[in-house]
Amino acid sequence: MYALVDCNSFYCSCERVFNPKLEEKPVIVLSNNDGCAVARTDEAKALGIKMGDPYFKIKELCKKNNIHVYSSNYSLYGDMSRRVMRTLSEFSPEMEIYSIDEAFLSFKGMNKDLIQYSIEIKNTVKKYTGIPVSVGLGPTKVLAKLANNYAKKNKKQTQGVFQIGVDKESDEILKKFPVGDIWGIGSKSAMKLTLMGINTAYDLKNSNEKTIQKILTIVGRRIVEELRGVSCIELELDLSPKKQIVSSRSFGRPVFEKQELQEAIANHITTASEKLRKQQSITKSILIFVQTNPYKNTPQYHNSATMKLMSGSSTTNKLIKYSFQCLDQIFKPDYEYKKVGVIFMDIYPKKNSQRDLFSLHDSAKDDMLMQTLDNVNEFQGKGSLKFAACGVNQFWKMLSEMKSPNYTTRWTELMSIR
DNA sequence: TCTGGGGTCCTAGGACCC
DNA sequence: TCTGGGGTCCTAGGACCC
Repeated sequence: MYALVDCNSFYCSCERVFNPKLEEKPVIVLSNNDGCAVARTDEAKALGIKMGDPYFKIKELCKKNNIHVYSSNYSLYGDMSRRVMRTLSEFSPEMEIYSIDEAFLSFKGMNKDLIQYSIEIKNTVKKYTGIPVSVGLGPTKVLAKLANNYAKKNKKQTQGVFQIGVDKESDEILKKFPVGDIWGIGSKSAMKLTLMGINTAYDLKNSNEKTIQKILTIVGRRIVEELRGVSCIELELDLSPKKQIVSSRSFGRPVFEKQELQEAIANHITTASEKLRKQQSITKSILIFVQTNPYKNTPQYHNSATMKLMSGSSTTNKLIKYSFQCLDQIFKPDYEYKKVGVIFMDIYPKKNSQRDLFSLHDSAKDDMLMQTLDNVNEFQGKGSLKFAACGVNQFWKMLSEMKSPNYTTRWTELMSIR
């Protein structure tokens, strides 16, 4: 048996923990650059705010209804996530952290009343962290996800905990569950299935698995089996290193100059290489991309350039240098740029990496420099020490005009209580 | 004015090997 | 008439997730 524990309106709930006035009020949190609504409380959903609604389109609606609007505060959400996960880990020896606000727990071999246990989990997380969660129970991950979805949508009846199995009673739930809401069935697959007359989870469970495999590949077939209670998707317990690392951002204002793009790219390389070193990897291929604003009626341009590195590297200054060479290949003047980013694509463990004849690999000196840099920034705060290429003004930076304090990660922003 | 960011997995087809 | 069989690796593109 699996449980899927999912935090309710996670980002909004984090804001509520430190600002209880928001309780029972409509709250939304915006994506980076104050772009779209990415988290909404039930009250905000009831007022018609949709997932991904661009903020400028709903601004009036928010004002009129006193919706509390926040820019995203990732250091807060990341820290709260760690607290939730740490709490959850005490309830099962096997846990997969699936996303910032979700985890699968395995209850294999546990001889317990699992519903009762799940209620205990829910209450403990709330008590320890202030975050409300819902729990879905099922014999497979797909069913646990489905049960969780049901629990969330029917909070009143379920109290946020729901179990689903393969019995007749569960089938009644599946009959009302839209096929497109199943974990792993996206909009494209949902469309194909609907055309075949498969509209609900129940329909999919009872369709021919070989036919489904032909249309939705092995991925779709696994979902069919999982709906039937046959577990095909395992818990992923090992913290495997990332195979790809991306850093990108939209600009807060139009950018035309190459030097500004360079500055932004240098910052992205800095972020991405920090992640790379943290997991003790090197990259053998970097990609940088630039693009104009596709929503704006201006001349459009987007392009990317890749560079292969024979021996790989995780040294920020080297990677900055290479990224500038990539930019030189694709930069065109007079375009209004909206976004740039870097992707590290061929990632390998640093240990035992192949060295090359011409000594282009990272030297012991490089490694020591990076180690020192990381130590200083760990101790003094992110960005305390950086390469000059990253610039100091960063006037192209993203908008974040309604951000709450970093309540839990900065001494200066600690809450004071009178 | 104004529309996010970061990931994974699967498949088909090409190129290559013996 | 008729031209093998078995395999790997890589890449681009598609689909999905939160």
